Amino acid sequence: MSFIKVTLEDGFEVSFPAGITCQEVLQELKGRNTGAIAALIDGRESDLTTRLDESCRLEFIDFDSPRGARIYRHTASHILAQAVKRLYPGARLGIGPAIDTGFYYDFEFDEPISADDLDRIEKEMNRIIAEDLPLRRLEPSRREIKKVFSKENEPYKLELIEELPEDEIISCYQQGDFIDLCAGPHLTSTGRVNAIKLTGLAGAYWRGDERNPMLQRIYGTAFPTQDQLKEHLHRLEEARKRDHRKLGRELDLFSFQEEGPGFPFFHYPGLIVLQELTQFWREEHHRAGYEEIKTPIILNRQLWENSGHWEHFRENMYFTRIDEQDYAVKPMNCPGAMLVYRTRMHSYRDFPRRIAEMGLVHRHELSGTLHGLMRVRSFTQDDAHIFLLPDQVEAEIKGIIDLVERFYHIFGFKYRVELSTRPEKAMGSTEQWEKATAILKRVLGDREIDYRVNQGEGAFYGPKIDFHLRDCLGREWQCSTIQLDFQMPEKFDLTYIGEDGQRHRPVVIHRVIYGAMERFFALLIEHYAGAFPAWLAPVQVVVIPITERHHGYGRDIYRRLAGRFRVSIDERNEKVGYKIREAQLKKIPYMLIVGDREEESRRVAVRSREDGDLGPFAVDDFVRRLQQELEEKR
RNA sequence: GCCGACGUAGCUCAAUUGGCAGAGCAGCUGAUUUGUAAUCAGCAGGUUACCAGUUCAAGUCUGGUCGUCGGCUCCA
Repeated sequence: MSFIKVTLEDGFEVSFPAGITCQEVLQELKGRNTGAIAALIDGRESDLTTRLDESCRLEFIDFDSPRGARIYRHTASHILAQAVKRLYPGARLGIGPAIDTGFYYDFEFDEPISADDLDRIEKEMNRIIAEDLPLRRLEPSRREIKKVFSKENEPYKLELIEELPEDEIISCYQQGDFIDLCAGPHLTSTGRVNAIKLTGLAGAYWRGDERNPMLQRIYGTAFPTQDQLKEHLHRLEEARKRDHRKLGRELDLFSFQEEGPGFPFFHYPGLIVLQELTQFWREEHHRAGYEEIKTPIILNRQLWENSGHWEHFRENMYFTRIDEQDYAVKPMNCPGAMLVYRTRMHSYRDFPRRIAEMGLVHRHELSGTLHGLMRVRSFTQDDAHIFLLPDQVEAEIKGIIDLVERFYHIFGFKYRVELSTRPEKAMGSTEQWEKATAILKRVLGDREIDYRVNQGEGAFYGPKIDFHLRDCLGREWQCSTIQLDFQMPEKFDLTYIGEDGQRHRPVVIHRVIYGAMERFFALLIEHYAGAFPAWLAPVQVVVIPITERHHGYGRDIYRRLAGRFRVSIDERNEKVGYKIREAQLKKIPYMLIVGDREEESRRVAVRSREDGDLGPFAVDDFVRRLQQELEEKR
């Protein structure tokens, strides 16, 4: 018998007979990671049942690692598919991957199922778990496997097989009488899955293409214990309390009306937050060398034909007629900025010229995509168009990334970066696109920023770097974006006079930092759970007189603060506890309680939203404290 | 736009099999003058999203429209 050398995670080397399975190694090493659900053989994800024929490095992964959780839930998705096939033998299988917080599987049913059917399916899944069916990996030939899926009437699986490279080994996993095309790895048996829950039913186009038939997608999640599952569901419920749509109503920030779906109404408290965000933005942009402009919302058809929007963006635009001429409501701010640029001659010495605009744009988004303030049909972009020389591009993009990071740092946002490349419906030559894309890649590389390439998702005029933030339920939304554009300068015949006295074409960078004020606001609401830091809070201080006889002193305090802060006074005929509770629910950062003690000592009792009663303060001391807090944007 | 679900007072939610639309909070009025998260009492509040239909009778059943929610697609 030959022996192999297995090197473990901690560098420990053990000798085993060749052909031993990962699981057997694990048993030999009892006590070292008993929660293992899969193995990494020389870094390759593998089943615990995989045999080791050669010396290798071996690690075990458990549920607590992200890959472990994915493997665990992927097995859960197979259990879902098996349950569905038992209850609906005619159902055709789509795909069934694990996702961040669970898994899904797509099916085509003869008769659509409804949400009520999920209970039945979940029960069947639990039955399959109780049966503790072992999962076996099979590597049949292409012919055999096609035969199996033809017999099972699985057209979608056959389609997937057709598209696998000729030389690739195709693997399947079998549990009981259920077999699925799958790269694996998987748990050793269905009984290893402990706590499952089906969480939703939705439509999903086959392979994400709206020209394909719509399948029914069942979402679920799975955990090693019922407690973990319960905790996960509880967390979800807590997260829902931060939902900006709920808090927006409760805090009177904004509303939506049936009279204008997707067009937000901002109420005074919400508008204050937007105004503060805008003011901060102005200060930062002034410092960073931007000028600000404002351009019209409605411009004529010829402009939009010239810019390419008429051809490339028409289905998202709103139109109107004025004096028997066609006009469009702007879906982007760029053409306006181009017109402003063209109003005078430029020298290369003017560059980079940074023209910013808080521009209100309107886009006709599909009704099904509207989502609170996150996706609306009219929104304000904190836009800027930067006109520069080709060799200034790299440094400028670095500067913009600095600005983005400065903003996100203030709010404490974590983000994810994507690079989007040439879409199908693009203007300009492939060479131009490649050149532009290479510049963006280089900047990201130099800054050591992790990013994902999003093939074919660029704007129609150029590639872009996008920054994504997460909402309370973990959904990602694009906010900042930096887009290179070699097309608009052509279309608008933009020029500058170079060192050589000749006319040249400038490059344009489009960029937004917040992205859309509406979306950023929504993310902020969820990020802070409605409890805005004092500099953003609609009301920063509320004066609470204890009884009517303290109203006079309360008003003195109110008047002393009113010029400097956003302050209100609660003179209602209620008990202090009631007024405090209400201020707390409105998430007002500071409450100043004034009664006999305070009036006599000419002080105020300060209560903070976060830390409760802070005790008596001289008014000037409180003013200094709050002023500093506002300056630091804490 | 597509798939599924939902739509009752400002908000959160009730209303057996189709049988007089109700509660809490908020609002208003009055009493109470209050010390760090809800004082008490009374009053008012509705074309049950909208439009048709079935029925002696529709919040409830059927069809359509609009909107919202969860996804898909799309995107700031």
